[in-house]
Amino acid sequence: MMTAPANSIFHHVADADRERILAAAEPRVLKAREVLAQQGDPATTFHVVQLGHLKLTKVSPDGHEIVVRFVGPGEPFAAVVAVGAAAYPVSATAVEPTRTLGWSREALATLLTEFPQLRTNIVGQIAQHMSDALTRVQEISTARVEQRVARALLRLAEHGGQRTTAGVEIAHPLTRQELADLVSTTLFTVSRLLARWEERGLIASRHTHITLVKARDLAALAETPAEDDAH
Amino acid sequence: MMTAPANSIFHHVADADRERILAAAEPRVLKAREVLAQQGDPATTFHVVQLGHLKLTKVSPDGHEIVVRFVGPGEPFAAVVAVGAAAYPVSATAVEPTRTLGWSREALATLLTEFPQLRTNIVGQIAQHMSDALTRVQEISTARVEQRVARALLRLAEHGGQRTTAGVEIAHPLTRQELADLVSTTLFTVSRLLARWEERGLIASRHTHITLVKARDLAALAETPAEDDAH
DNA sequence: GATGGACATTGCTCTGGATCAAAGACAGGC
DNA sequence: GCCTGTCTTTGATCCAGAGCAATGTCCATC
Repeated sequence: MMTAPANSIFHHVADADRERILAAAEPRVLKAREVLAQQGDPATTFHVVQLGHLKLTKVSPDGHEIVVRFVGPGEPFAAVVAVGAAAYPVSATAVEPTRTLGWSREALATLLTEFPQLRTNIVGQIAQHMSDALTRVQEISTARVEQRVARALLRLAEHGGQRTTAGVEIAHPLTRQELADLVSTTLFTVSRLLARWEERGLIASRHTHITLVKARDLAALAETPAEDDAH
Repeated sequence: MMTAPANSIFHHVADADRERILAAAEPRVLKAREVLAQQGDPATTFHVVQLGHLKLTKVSPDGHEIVVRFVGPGEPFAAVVAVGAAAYPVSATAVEPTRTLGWSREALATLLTEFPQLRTNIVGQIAQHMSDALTRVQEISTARVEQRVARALLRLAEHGGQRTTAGVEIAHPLTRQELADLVSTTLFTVSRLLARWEERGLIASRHTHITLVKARDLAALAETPAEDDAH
């Protein structure tokens, strides 16, 4: 028997109970680029990713898009369904072939009553995301683009990144544009930064895949308030 | 009997129950500038403002401060205590003489069991704040400073602003610096914008008090993606 | 193994707003 | 009613990074 980690919705839920919960779900398969839920639509279903990754985005009335975060295996999407939200606050799109499990609002309500710990965990997730969002506001306001990109890469790598011989590879495809939308900058600026870092051997990238080679040096960049350049 | 509004923690709580809940609180009086809670400190107490206003701030390791929001009469602070957070995620400072009610973590836990609707309301608040924070990221990333300042003023005015003969006055003292920290810009830029708007008669300001005179025109500015200037 | 669409690069230009400096105005405590 | 600390204004300078344009590369698929 294995205990679920503290950030899992199954933290402190007995294996047998977890099985019962999982058994009640509707599986679903998404192709890359397929949309699971649209921001503003009635929030009918709570989801957990089994395999692959979702990208959560939010668009403003004037069409600007930001990336909220990526959701990987074992992680929930639309936790707000558990607290009665009427509409999805963000859109969810598969960035690669993805399998999810879904629970209707009603099915979830039943499970929450039966397994109070599940509610505690989901509410904890929401609180965590609120805190994360504030941290992000903090960063956008005070850190320079270079630092923000470096931090984003480090976070993505920690978030389920694959150790390879070259370093740590980010677990899902990631375009320059998406990375830009994640740290509030432009595709161009990201492209230039990554090119420079690749030259210096800090990272390696092939098409939409990025590997952190010298995470240490990147972490140093992430902290440096301003600096050099040289030759 | 009066029903509490949907965004109140007493929404759908019977008057008698509300009285019982309020009776269990510890009142506290704060002078202007007094600190109620410090970011990072153990989150021991859940608070509701009775009178006056708190300013919630978050400082980064390198000392940059952002204003998260202002909390006025009837509104809670440290809702995360209800979901078990260990530390306050932000600091709370009185911006004017303020009276609050406080419940210890344990007292709150008891009340939450007895009045489940209270938990529902508090959790709803947290979800709302998460959504607000995302909207803010959105805005910082896509709207220009002028629009952000205009929107912030409109929101602050709606948030308990006083109708006066001149217009709508923001309910609490507000420095240029605080407004800047609220929309991620500098004191200087805010000062210049307000000076221009005051000249045009959109707002009136005396020391730390701001009145929106032509909210309509301000709302127009808040939407305009870019534009004019003229003579 | 060619074709179309998605993704990436790189040079050039321009500007919103940050930064710095210096001085003025207000309010509340003594 | 003065004095000290807090808040505000205004001018001058500068630059990180946005915006644009043009071109190159990858890869899925048929």
